[in-house]
Amino acid sequence: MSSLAAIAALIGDPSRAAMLQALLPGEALTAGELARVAGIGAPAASSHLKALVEAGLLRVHAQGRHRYFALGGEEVAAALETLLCLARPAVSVRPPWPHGEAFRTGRLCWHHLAGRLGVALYARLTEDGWLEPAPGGWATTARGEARFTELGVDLAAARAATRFACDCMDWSERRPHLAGGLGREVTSLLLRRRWLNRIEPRADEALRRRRLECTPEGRRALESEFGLAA
Amino acid sequence: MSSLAAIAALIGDPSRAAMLQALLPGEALTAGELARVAGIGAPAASSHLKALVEAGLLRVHAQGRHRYFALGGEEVAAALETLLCLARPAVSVRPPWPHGEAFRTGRLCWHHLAGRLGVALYARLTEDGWLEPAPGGWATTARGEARFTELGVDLAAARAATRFACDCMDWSERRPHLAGGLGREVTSLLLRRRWLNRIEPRADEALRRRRLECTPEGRRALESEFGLAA
DNA sequence: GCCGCGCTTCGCCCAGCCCCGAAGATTAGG
DNA sequence: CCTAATCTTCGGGGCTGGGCGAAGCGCGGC
Repeated sequence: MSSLAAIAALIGDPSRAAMLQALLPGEALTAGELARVAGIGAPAASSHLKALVEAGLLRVHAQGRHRYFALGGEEVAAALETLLCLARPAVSVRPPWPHGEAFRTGRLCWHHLAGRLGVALYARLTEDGWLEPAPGGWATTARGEARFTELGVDLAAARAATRFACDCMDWSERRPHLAGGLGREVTSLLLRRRWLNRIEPRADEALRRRRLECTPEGRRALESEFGLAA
Repeated sequence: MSSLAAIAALIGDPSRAAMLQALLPGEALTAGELARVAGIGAPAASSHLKALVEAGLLRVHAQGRHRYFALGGEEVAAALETLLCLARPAVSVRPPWPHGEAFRTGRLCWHHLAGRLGVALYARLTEDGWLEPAPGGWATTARGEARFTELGVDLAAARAATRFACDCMDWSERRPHLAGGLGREVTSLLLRRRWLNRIEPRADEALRRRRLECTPEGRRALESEFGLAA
């Protein structure tokens, strides 16, 4: 069996194609959400997702009782887009964010930063050489060690946590943000310096999560310290 | 039904995938030859070919009692190559035919040069100031215009194509090579000048893709004209 | 005109796989 | 500990569609 046929057949099923298209923006979705997107039941979705992961088309990130699925890499997205060039324009998007925009900018997840700010900060730290992969998560590079200390992050407290630095899938952005002791300490610093402020939830907001807001000085600081265009 | 799924399902059948791979070099084959490539009977082949033509993946040219089939266009070749990039190192199976190394040196993709020679040439042209980025692909620089003309590349013919110069992902090298009208014309020149020669497929790989070989004078010419250490 | 060849259409068979329902595993929350 | 939620595996049903043989159509050659 040609590998070309094997890969194309995986994409060629309507249910799996719907899932892949829903993941094309790069955000991760849970198995249940993908089942709903494809219009099938949970068992069928589970079977499809297993096959896609085994073929390398998807990556899976288990967290709690959820399993988040994302595209396996840039080549996968490229292949899907190239295939779509052959197809007629058909639009299929994942359902709009049902909880309003308010929580997407910034919020607390456990004790660390989540939302757009969280995933953006995570991207900067991992791509600009503050962190490097380590067993079970991340470790600081020499440069990161110096920069965190300079900023006033309590690395000793961070290392006292059960996990120093690891990924946490972001609820609204569907990309990972920084968790673990380091995530907690960095967020603690951002709040202590008033770069971020908590906003008390309104009465009509069922969700009890606290939103976070970037202050003007925080915007400047995040720009200069992390290279974040907030 | 998603059009992504429809297209991928067409490529996803083993028989159709074998036919498409056999047509990747850009030359046309008859229905009977394609049936033999796929290892199926004439009726089944006819049915497959009809579906591929209706979807625009193939073009057909009737001549006498033969019907010649060829890929529908450059986008089709590009999509197939990109899909092949996802092929995993499934080393569990022995290579049914020498796909591995034999085709990596040089081969035809649609009508342009692929393989090590293709990506090396692409690198030289884009890095040495022959080409510059343009909307939808590449344009010649003033220097490139002069050099191509001096070499004998038919730039007018290249500009008559639907796309002048664009990227095509190389499935064996995992880097882009030059496609579009310019890719075709440059390759045409290399063959015309006998800098590259086609190698007829052996009997046991009948109708598979054609390899390309660099002649001794071609090696010298590619070195002096393009700076290619072949 | 007649046959040979290439290709297509038609009718049928059957394997693959896509889906669901039921039951089990794992986790979060009270 | 108990319940609810999420996801998995397992078993069985239904249907798409890929394959072949037989027959039909069109072209080229004797």
